[in-house]
Amino acid sequence: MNKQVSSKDVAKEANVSRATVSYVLNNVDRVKIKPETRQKVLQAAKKLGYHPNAIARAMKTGQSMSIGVLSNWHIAHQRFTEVLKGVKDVLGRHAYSITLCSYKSNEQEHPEYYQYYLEKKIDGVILISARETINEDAVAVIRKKKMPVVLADFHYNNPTVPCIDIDYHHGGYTAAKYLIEKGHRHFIYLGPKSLALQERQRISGVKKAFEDVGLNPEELVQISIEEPNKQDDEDIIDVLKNKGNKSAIIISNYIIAFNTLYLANKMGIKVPEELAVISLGGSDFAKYSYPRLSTSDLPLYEMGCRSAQALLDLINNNGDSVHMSLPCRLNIRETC
Amino acid sequence: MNKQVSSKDVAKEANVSRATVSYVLNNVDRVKIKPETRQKVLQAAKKLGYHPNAIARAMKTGQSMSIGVLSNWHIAHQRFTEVLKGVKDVLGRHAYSITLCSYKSNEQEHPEYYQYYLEKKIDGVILISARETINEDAVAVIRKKKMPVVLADFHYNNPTVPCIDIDYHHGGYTAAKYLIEKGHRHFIYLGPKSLALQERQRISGVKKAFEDVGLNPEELVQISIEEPNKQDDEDIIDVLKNKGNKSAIIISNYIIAFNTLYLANKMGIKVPEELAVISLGGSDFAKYSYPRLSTSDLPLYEMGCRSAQALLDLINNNGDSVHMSLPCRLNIRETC
DNA sequence: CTGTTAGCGCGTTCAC
DNA sequence: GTGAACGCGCTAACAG
Repeated sequence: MNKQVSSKDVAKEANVSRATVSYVLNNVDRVKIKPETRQKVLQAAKKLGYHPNAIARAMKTGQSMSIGVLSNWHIAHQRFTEVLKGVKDVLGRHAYSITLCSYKSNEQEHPEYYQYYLEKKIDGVILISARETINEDAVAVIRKKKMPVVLADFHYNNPTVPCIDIDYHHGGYTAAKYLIEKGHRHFIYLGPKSLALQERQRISGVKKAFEDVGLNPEELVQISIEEPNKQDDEDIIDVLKNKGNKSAIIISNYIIAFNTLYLANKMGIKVPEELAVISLGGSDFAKYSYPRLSTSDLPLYEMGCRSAQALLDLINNNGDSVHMSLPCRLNIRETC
Repeated sequence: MNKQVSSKDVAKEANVSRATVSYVLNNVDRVKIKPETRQKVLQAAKKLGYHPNAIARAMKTGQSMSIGVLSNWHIAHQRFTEVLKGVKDVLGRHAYSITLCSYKSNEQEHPEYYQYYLEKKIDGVILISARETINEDAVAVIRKKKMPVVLADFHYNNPTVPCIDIDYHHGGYTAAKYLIEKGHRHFIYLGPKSLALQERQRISGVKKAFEDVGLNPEELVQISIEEPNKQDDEDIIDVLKNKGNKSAIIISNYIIAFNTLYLANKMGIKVPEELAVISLGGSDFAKYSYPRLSTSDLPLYEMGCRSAQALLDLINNNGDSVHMSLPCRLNIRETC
């Protein structure tokens, strides 16, 4: 391999000790260095193309300047990558790099990220998930070793673990409120069968909007279909056929929403004239559906930024463990 | 912090030397160890929860077991993340982790990944891009330090640099051939204004299909519009209005294709009856457009897998520098 | 045949 | 401003 220029080489070139090189290059102001000596070192470093060896530094300092990010979403899923983007933008500004981890466990039954932590490759972890709460194994592992960790898109009622969440209640509320203001009075709520916490929060938000204007929350017709990825078209067709006096449909995610739009097109149901549609959860492709899908967008990028910041604070012992719930943003296009 | 269990602790617990611990735990068969001693060490390690410090190991071995991945696509773009997924799947099987890099340069004008190579000792880099060829600065940097690198989705005619590419010619050819077999004879090719290499290859593939059945390649009507993200609807509307006797349209990417479908819906043009549509470049959302978009899918995941394998081979000096072009896969849905 | 001693690599930091 | 020791896993050389 190429021999790496080390501080020893720089020291020799500048006729000083390695210690001096370190002090100069790290701007340690606790130690006074004569300006000319400083110059000599700087020049020697530049001349030789010196780069500190981050591995050696990590060994000494115990900080690898690297953060693990993992999720139970698959790595190419937008739900994950949008958050990742936020994380990267913030971490990048603080000279931290990102190591991708997975939930996969090895023979010793440690999740991969935990393995990384134990082997000192990473200074902390951001867990990105959704649907339901974090599993208790992961929590146990985290607490046992006091691994710095931030939960993103999790509901976890432990004040000692920082947790950046999405305000799904707010998302449901604003979407419903918008439709109500548009004059709608009879709604369908279409979501997946499994009533995860985020689903329940969205529905409570919708009902809150009803109450605010004196509508009876009990009148919200809730319809559940299979999980987005194995949904049965027949179920949605039934919903559309039997919509009765309902003039608006609130759909809990964009996959179901796109499919609903597709089927409405096929059945000749005019959106939004005959049926207004809104999706609680956006997508880059909302602007390409026909008609363009109105959505309540999840603050994924921001969640990533906040999570990264919270983790940095945690690592540096700045402030208390953060718990926050980020609001959604209405993005009205053509379907309502 | 928690004090890390080191091999010293294990050695003490098992009443052996640190060297013995290392030999046992790494299964060094050059050195014979008595089975009972081996057991003692193994048990001590387990009891103390010992994990080797990867940083110290990296320092000694010069291998960080970490690969840098970077792209000029933004980090949440499907075009990037699908490849990343393939890379991760393969690298994970070989105990390598992934460090995310960006093209961003620091004060010393080194691209971040190069910085990582010099400082964090990543063992190699996978450059993921597209559109045009790699810029020469990046190449110069790579060659100067003999940094192991694989180019994914690049055209680069240097046999010493491994390069995993997509056969865009093949993508255009198979799509056109399919349409021809369906009876179409008059085509429009709709693509972005900038005639990047991949565009030219696609078009040549389409023309090849024409030639194969005795159609005159010159009859292909090529229409260019603005870049996908700032496209002008008017341009596409013009294309649709003036399609004349053309019965099929080949579109170079899904963004333009979705928008074309949207506008066709709006204009009351029936797809595929009045106009067959196919996109050279797929998307997860193709199955949600109305009608469901037929695509020629890019082998992104496979490209990631192959790139990772090529890089591992390069690092381990296995075989020659790879150059390959991966075929596209037709995914016929409803638009043709 | 089995296992130990010793020193390396490299940036940091204490004591002088 | 310097010398020296440290952190920790690896391995060549050596001892019992």
